[in-house]
Amino acid sequence: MARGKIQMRRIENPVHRQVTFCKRRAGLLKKAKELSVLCDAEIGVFIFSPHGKLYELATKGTMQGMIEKYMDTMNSGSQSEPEQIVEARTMDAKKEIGMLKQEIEVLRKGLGYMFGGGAGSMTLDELDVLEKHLEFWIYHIRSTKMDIMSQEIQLLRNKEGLLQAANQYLQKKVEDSNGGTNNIVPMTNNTNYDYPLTIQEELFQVCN
Amino acid sequence: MARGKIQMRRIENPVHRQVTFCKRRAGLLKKAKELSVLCDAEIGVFIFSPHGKLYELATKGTMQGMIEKYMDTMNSGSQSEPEQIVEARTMDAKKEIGMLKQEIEVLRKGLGYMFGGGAGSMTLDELDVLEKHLEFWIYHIRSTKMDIMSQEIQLLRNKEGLLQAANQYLQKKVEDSNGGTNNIVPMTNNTNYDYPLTIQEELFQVCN
DNA sequence: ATCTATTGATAAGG
DNA sequence: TCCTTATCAATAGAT
Repeated sequence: MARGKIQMRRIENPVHRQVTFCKRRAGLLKKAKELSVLCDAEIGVFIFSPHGKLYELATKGTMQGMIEKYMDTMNSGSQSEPEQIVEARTMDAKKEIGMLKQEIEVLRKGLGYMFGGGAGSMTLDELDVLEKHLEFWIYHIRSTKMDIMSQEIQLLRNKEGLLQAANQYLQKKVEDSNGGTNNIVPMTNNTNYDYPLTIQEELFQVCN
Repeated sequence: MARGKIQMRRIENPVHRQVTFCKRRAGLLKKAKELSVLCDAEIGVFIFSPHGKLYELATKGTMQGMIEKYMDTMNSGSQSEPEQIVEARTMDAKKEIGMLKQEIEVLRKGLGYMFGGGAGSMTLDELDVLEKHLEFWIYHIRSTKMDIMSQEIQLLRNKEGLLQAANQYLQKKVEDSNGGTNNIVPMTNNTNYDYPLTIQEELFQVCN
């Protein structure tokens, strides 16, 4: 890392070892949090120091809950969980609690706003906050839409690739049957196919 | 890290998110192994991908064994040591955050229900509808804010008018007492009054 | 998967 | 434990 690299074996000097333990422990937990936030993953880490002291991190819910989930996953093989929109988890706990409470209050008032059909009891500031929340939701809705569309684009690209391969295969067959003298223009990098494109001999299969 | 830093929030592009998940997951597990070797620590890590797939690392023995040790440590050592008390508070905070998030989710689903769309796995069309509804809602919130601000502006204008009238009245009194020869400049269309502007004879009253 | 310009982590020293 | 600095390691974006 710095001022010279170190060998990957137990640090024998106990002072150095302790210092490195503190630094790298902090680094590891930071990395775990980052991975959780960036990639929407659920991560549990626990570290026992040589003296048996425990340091832990659970990025979602409690460690107990994560252990239970771990046990369930191990016992019943791989299970899938529905995708869930997750808020950023980088704030300090107290600050986050305060903000969540505020959000709940705003949402309650928002429900009242909708059911009451008007802004009867809300102040200008409350309306500001509610507006911000709605913009946040729209942002997430648009993200989700982007996800879905990206997946569809990927699917279509895969299909395109298969169809191009099929096209080349068919061209080759035509060329072969014509004795190599023909004037058919190859369709490469052209998505304007005439559908359906019939494929013989089951060589090509377009999957979902 | 490289080629420009990234923001510490969920990566919205699903392809980038998946790539980063693979890279950083490998990095995290490597760091955990290094910490274990260098500092003779016992480390457990488990990572659930957004799709529920499990990746784990246990540096000594099995994950089951580490979980048992973790449980023992939590049960026996959580009473006396200051550090553990802090940990316990952290856990309480995490529980509270979890509950608040659940409440928010319920409220959010309530809103989604109101809009006629399902709250869970929504289709592209449903998301479109929800987005339109939110935009409509924001539009009305902004209208309400404009109304409130207009009312306040009107109120301030009324106050201004009353104060101008008061000013003219006082000027007239001053002129009368000076025998019509004075050089006081009338304050019209000027809001930079010197407060308080004392009004005699209860002719003028500023209301809320 | 591989490459590389950058950012991030951290060993050593105070 | 915290700060600084020189250096090494991880990785974002592109291929």
